[in-house]
Amino acid sequence: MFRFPVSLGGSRDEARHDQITPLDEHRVVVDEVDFFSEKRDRASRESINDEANKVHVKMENSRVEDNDRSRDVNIGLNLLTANTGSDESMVDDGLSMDMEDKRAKTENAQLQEELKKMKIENQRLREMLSQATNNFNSLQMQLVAVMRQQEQRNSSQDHLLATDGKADGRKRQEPQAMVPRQFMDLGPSSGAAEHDTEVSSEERSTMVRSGSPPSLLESSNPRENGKRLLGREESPEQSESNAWGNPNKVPKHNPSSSNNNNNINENGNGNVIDQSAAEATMRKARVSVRARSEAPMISDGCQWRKYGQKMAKGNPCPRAYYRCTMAGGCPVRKQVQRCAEDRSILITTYEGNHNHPLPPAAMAMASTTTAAASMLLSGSMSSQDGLMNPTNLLARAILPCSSSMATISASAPFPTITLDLTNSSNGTNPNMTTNNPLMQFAQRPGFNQAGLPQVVGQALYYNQQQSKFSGLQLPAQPLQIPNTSSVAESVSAASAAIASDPNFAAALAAAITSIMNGSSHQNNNINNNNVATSNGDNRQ
DNA sequence: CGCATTTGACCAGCGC
DNA sequence: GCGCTGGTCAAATGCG
Repeated sequence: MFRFPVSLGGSRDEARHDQITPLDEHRVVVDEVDFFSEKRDRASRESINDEANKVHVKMENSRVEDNDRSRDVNIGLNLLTANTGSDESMVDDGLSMDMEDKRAKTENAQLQEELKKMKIENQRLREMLSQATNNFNSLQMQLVAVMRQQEQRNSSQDHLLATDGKADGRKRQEPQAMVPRQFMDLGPSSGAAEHDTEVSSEERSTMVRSGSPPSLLESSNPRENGKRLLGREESPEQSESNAWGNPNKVPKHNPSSSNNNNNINENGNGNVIDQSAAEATMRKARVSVRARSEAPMISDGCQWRKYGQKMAKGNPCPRAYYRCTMAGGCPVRKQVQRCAEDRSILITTYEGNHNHPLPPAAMAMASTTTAAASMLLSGSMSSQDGLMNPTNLLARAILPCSSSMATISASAPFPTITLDLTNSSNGTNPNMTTNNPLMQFAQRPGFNQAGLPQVVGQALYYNQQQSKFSGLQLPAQPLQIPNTSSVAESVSAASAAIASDPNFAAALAAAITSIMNGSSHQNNNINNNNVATSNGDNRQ
């Protein structure tokens, strides 16, 4: 759907596939390759058969063979174009149209039709793969939750025993590392390879920086956001969304409704029920980012189109509605609104998952929101209290070193996680604004604030790789961030990183990594003064 | 002229 | 049933 043009003319498709390079090979579905080889074989056979019969057809097929030979030279040629009039005129110019010509053209048209069918089938398979991947991720998150609980028990036991400190540290380190990995797994779909605890630096770099296939980012249809959204969005774009997710309409804000009897009767399987509920939750899940910004809207690497603005009750500042326009039918939307209490705070709420490839900067953001939604999903799957519990997996997983900035709200119409990067509301620690590097970044004028969640995700991931991460696979300009325990130095290094690297996300990730590395032995207590446990006050 | 933004209207959910 | 509210649509408008 995104990697190859389904509806383009045959000649272009032919050219694309004939043009496959080693770099592109991983993007080509085997079926497609087989199809074309079969097609070529067919053409060859046809050539042989026709050769014995008609001279005319031989001429035409020989043209195909010539094209085959010249395939590697010039792929821009109009090969096997659809039955256009120009082709006819080229082939038949000055010649009488006999039956064999007609038959050959018919054959050609059939091949074109077959090609289209194959591509549609291929697309369908990809969608199925996306769903399977999403289910896999959900199960992963459940596993993380279980492991997390187990780790908690072990930690408490270890604490009581008060035995060897180093051994204790090791025991704690492993599960902590687990969570961030799972977190990042939700982004790139390299998926299976990431099960290994030993992942090479290059692989990690690819995982973080490469655009993730659309299959995973949009693996769960986020557009089942209640009846209303679907009711109003049966527009073309919605129909596109439906193509990659079955729009089973679910009642708005009705967690129990997903566990309705329909599912039970249909399958009689509790797991299926959970999954259904999870999917519904997933589609409703929102990720809200609070950050200081003077700009009217943050730039997060995606292209947005404003489609509405409303005055929200209780807030003099209007709320703007944006939808992603990087691809037709992308269901991702976001709301931007300034905080009523502090208008310097910009609240950006993301909803949905992208159904298209993203640039690296946007990809990281999308993976973060997807991960957050998945974790909300995980919480809802394991327990109804999962969403309500401020100490649940989500906050722990997203911010293992700082639960301060994650707020999980379950009483809102949609399960929402709020990443509070402002620190303005609590003010219990005035020094935090200057000591917290994230706050520093957030307060930088004009900085890409939407990058913060992705940075959180990346930083988490990097943090657990700290022993291997000194190289930090950054694009273009490798950043040498000193691994220091001094927060001040880290902030300084981070500022330098931002100034020197245009890729803000990567630079900030590097900076935070250095901070985390430096603070990891401080028992992850940099930001623990702002534990947000609101139930419902998510400013929606 | 095409695209993005603005803005009033419309619709659906929810509470009373 | 009615009003309020959030969210979206779509025509009008602005801009490059």
